[in-house]
Amino acid sequence: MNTGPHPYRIGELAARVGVSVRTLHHYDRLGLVQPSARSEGGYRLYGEHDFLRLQQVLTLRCLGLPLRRIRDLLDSEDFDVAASLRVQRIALRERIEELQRIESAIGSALDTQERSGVWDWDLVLTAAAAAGNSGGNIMERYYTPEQMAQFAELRAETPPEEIEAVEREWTALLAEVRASPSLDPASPEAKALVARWDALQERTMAHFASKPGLVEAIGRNYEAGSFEGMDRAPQAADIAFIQRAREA
Amino acid sequence: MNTGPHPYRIGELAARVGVSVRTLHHYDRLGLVQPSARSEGGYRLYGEHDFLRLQQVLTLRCLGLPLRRIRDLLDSEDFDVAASLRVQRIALRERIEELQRIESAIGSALDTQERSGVWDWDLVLTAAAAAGNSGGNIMERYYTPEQMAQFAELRAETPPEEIEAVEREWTALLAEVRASPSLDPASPEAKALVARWDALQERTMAHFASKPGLVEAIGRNYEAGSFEGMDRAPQAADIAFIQRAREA
DNA sequence: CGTAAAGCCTGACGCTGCGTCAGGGTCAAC
DNA sequence: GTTGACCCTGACGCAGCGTCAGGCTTTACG
Repeated sequence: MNTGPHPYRIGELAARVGVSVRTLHHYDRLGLVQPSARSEGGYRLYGEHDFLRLQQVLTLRCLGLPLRRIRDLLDSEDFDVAASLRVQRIALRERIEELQRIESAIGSALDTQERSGVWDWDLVLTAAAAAGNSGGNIMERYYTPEQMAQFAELRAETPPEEIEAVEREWTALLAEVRASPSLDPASPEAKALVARWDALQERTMAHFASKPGLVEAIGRNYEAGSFEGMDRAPQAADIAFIQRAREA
Repeated sequence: MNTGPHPYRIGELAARVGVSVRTLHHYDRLGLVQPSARSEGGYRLYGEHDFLRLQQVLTLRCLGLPLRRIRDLLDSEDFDVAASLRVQRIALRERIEELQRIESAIGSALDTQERSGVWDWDLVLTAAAAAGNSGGNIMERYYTPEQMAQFAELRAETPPEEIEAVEREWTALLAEVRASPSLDPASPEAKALVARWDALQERTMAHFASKPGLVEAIGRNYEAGSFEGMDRAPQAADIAFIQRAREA
């Protein structure tokens, strides 16, 4: 360890800050931290200034910034580290949330398996899917991108007034069903509701004729109870009532 | 989309599950998901079974398992997915905690900068360092791995009874200093404390003679106030008192 | 039935942030 | 002067694909 203006050889600097020699080679090539001198034999010689720069680099690296951004930040005269860190923090928060969702998905999968002794792939799948992209809206949680695309196609193919009409009728029908929870399933009124239900379902499904995969996916989602709690969609209770009336 | 036993071509399967064709190529080469047939022209043809396998793969991938482990898991007859997930969950929790530490480090750095308007590299550095490995003990927060190794060497070189003796004397001396906060710095008692302090410091530092770098690092840490709040180490107040007594 | 468009094939390089040789010079001490 | 510790450059490898390039297949349309 000499004590000139360039006290460190590469191995010494590496040991001092706790990184590998290879890492310093890498940073040199990237222009992140370059030795301020070389020995006659070509050895890299680092000074105190280089040491400080390396500290800054490692600090920012530790916060998750990519190396090239670190270089650009430190090299630009008016580098705005704070702004970069704000961006970084946002990404970090999203990542944390994502990991937490995954962790809870794993947890519930393991719970289920412990209690039932059975390994249910469907359950893991839905849990993982929910974890994977529950940042988006409802649709994105329960359908694949391709299915989303199919939905979009259908919307384009179907006349808007038909879509509106069907949605209004569903809203009205669901409202009527929910308005009469104590209605006798065997009564003529109940039978009428069943008839309207079946007709409307038929009318709706007709639009999906060209996409049999979607019908299947929707069915699976209803079975899985994915839409419980969403007022605009038929709920398990609604379906159960119609079923009782149909059988009565 | 034909409807034989191998309904999907690669692009269709990719669209259906929402991954890229390249990804399926990759999985094919890795042996993760291989098409159960090929067309005469060499096109990959996937069946329902392949589709299910792909779902499993994507599920596990979503949970963060590396592809090769997924392959090994699915290929082994008695694959224990649950055990793998338990391991995965532990790693995940650690990662989450780490990210949370980093996020709060960024937060405090930004706070400081907003309030003071100054960008303090030392502060960011200590915050980041704390974030980087605050799972460990105090030592690891303030010294580099190489320095840690030097500390270890010193401990090995120095007789244990000497270490104990020095630590006991420091404890006693600090207790006396703190017990007499209102002692006149010019008093003979204060002078005596200064003499004991200097002797003890000399005795301590003698052991570090072979590691000048460590002395420097320790000095920097004291200057940075890294050890404030740690009772067993001299505090700024203790040092200030001794200084006053020395100058009196 | 022919042709064009869309889709598929293999192969190869690129990215991030280094780890890990290989094959060779340099530096310090004995 | 020689040994051993250190250093150099160059190159490949890792995960998990993205992204061409150059060429074949399949399908839809006329």
